[in-house]
Amino acid sequence: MITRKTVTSSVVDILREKIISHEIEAGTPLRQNALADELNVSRIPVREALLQLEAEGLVEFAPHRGAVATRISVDEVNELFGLRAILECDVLGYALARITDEDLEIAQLVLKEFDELLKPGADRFTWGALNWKFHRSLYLPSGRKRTLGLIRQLHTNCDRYLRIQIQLVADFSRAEEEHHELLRLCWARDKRGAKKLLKTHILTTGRGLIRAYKAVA
Amino acid sequence: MITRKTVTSSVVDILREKIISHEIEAGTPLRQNALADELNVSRIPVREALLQLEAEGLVEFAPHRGAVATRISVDEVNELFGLRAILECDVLGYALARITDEDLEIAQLVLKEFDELLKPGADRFTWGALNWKFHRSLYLPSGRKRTLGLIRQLHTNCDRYLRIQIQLVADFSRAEEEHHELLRLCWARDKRGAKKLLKTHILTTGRGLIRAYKAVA
DNA sequence: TGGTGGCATACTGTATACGATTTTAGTATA
DNA sequence: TATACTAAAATCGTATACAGTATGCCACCA
Repeated sequence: MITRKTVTSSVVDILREKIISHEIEAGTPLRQNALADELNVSRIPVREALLQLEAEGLVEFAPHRGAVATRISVDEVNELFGLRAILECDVLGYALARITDEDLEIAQLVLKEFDELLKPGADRFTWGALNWKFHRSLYLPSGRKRTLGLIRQLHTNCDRYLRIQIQLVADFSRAEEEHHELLRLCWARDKRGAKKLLKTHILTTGRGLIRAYKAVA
Repeated sequence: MITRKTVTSSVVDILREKIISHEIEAGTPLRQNALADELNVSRIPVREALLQLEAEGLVEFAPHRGAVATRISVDEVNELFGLRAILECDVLGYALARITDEDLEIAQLVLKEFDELLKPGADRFTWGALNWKFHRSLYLPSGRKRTLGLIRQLHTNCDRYLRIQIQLVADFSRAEEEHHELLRLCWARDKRGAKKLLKTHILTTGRGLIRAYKAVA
């Protein structure tokens, strides 16, 4: 199966990465012409990409004034992690009722990839993507497409702010330990225990992030 | 304040209404040329409108194959109402901690508009919009923008299926009674009671809808 | 000096045009 | 009859071109 990529979808990926990585800073106006020239495409796919990113919450449009990379307040980061905690715990409950050993083995494999990141010299910037991959592997058996879609968006938004904190290796390996513990509870099908751990896992990460965020800004 | 409407935003509104009202049926391919001709605009704003509706979950794009009005399964309707119950109860909790008497009076006014709908001959199709207006008025004081955005989308999607059931006046007036009761609990700042009622209110509506949905399809 | 009006500029929004891909219909072949 | 292939039509994706709107500057006036 070859995947036909449209120009628009490529532009979406490129711009998303630039925003998440802070190469494009929050508050920056995104000039359609400039982006189009830079990427050697016309303005149309750029516009369409910006529309999609607006839906993802990464940019905001103002009529006739163009798009701007959103600037998120501490309150909003807090809200994002709160939403994650609620939705992910909920969906995990449904997933655990159906999760198979094969599903869990897949999650285990993702965790192995994760461990690689702890080694020195690893590319820390893939952390967010891998984190999502792991969480998703646990939620997927729930079959709740809509919920997964929402959670995915929340992760994307959180990633932007995780990048600030990503050097805090202490927090980083704590999260990793919690992932292992979470997976263990899932193997045991301990719904209550897993949901409880997941909740504190997310909220603790959120609080750590906000602390780091305040220290920088 | 005059509101400058772009063509695209008008097209979004028109198409959304057509999909919610089932004038455009689920599964229908949305031909860009046909829509552009019908609305006397070019294909560009139509495309951009479809992209926004995709973000709202009303249509789905397939590369080089165009957009299709999404067809939602019973499971998905169930999921939508489940999400609403969780998110709305959560946000109501935050809102009640800050809600002022003025806020509550606004909600009361919306309920008055609502009562008009129960009279014979009223336009039942505004039910969904008014329902959202009421719920939102209670959640707004929470200040949780992101959550409100998500809930808004969920309402839009639920509305599509409410339209099927909308003739069931029994359920309709039950919801209305529950709204009054909910508002009373909010006046009393009874957080626990309000959240509990809200949860059953949403889930009961969802179940009634699914029953009606199955009866039709 | 401070404020108002108008013009130039930059940028967005939309239309039109073109090229690429998918779908469809028809034909040939097993 | 069913299947494989081909060509044409339909439709989408993207580029280019034009129109409309916002913004900033400067002259002019109180």
